Amino acid sequence: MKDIYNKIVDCQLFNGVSDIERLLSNFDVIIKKYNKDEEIIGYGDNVKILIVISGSLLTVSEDWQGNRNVISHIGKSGIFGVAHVFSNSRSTARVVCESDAEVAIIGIQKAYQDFLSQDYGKFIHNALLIVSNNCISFLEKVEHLSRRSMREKIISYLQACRSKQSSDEFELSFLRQDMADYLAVDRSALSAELSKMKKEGLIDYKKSWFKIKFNGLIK
Amino acid sequence: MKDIYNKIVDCQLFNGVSDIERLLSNFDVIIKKYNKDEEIIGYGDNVKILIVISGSLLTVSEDWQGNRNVISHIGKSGIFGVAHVFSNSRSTARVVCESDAEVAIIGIQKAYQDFLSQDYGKFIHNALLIVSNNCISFLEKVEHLSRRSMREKIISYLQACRSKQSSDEFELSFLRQDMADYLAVDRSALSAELSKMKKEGLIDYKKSWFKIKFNGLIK
DNA sequence: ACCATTTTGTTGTAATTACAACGGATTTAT
DNA sequence: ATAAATCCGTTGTAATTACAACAAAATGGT
Repeated sequence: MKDIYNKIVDCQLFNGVSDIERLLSNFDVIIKKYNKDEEIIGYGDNVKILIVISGSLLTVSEDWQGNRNVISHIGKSGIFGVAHVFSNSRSTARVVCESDAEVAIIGIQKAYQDFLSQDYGKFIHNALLIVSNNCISFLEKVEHLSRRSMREKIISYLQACRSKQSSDEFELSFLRQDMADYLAVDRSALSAELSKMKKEGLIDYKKSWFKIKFNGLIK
Repeated sequence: MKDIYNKIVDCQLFNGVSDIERLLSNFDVIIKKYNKDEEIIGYGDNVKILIVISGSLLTVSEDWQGNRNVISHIGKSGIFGVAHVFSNSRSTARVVCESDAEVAIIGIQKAYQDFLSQDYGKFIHNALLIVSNNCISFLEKVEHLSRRSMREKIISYLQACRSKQSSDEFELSFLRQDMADYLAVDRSALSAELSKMKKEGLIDYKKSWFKIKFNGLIK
């Protein structure tokens, strides 16, 4: 128990909670190790809150033709599932390991009786902040996906990266295929368009390093 | 004040709150009437929580070419802005009136001192449920938008409608142009594809009434 | 250093979609 | 009821993107 505590104490979910161990004792918590590409949550599964202790995860879905949609990337200390738990939704996507990973799986069902304790209140408040941020990043993805051309999608995405990193240069957390699947375009077409944009002097890049060379609106 | 109370007491945000008036006294609340097409929140605006008393709203964004992206539809009793408020984000979209509308605008900033009162706890908990549901519907929109063809987008969208209404027949809350902007496709192309799908016997529709005639996966 | 594997870029072609322009249908206002 | 305005469907053409197939580059393991 002490062990579990140490592994997840840093998570935003427990900010300001004075007695984390007591709070955790109201939850079902297990720590589990997964291998690269292993599935943690599948289509239609009941969702529990996941906290990434090491490694990273991807939430993805595939259509019947095999096209993959990368919904989000969850890095170290990242959290998945809060929205699902509190909206009582099953998963419409899969959560898979991008690399070997260690994950804390938290079931909060049995905690509802303890509802009004101060710590539970903080927990709920933290959860609210997390889901809200989550919500905003989905809005951001919606923004990219609703662009009417591939170039617009790319620009929208790169601008978001720039504003997150507050710099014109940054490393993406995506490889090309992942980036293509995130933007819902064909990988080779993405490569072609990126290279065209490089030729036109709009951007520079090498692998996952990118540099934006335009300012506001383009073309 | 009593007046304001009566207009928004039914909102999910106040479920289980024993003394709503006292809670509201910690907030800044105003009620405002808007005309069709009027803008309530603009790009980059600071966001307050909106509760729709009458009429309906759309959240939209436009790209520099004038393409409109309909992000979500907010009907009577609908709520906007909770995620923005708690994630401390400014708006990247506009909120406009789909029809004449009456809206409660709630600023919660000054309530933070009252943080641990029971009612505030319930309020936060309600907010969490709302944002979580919100989050799931954005995930749903992401799911539609990431389909690789227009037909797939349409099918994904109609299936979501079916499952929300638990019926193969339903009325959309969107006109064609709105539906096209929600799915990020051209309106006339959408009309053409819908009519092709009708010819193929996959669906039937007339204006905003739709009937799904397929079961699982198509073609 | 070498091979196997993975990742990325290139190109031509086929398929899809945007776009423009128009006509018909439906709704609203007077 | 009629005109005006809005909404919806149709069609042909131009532009974009997917797709397949392959080449080049980078990476990892031995």
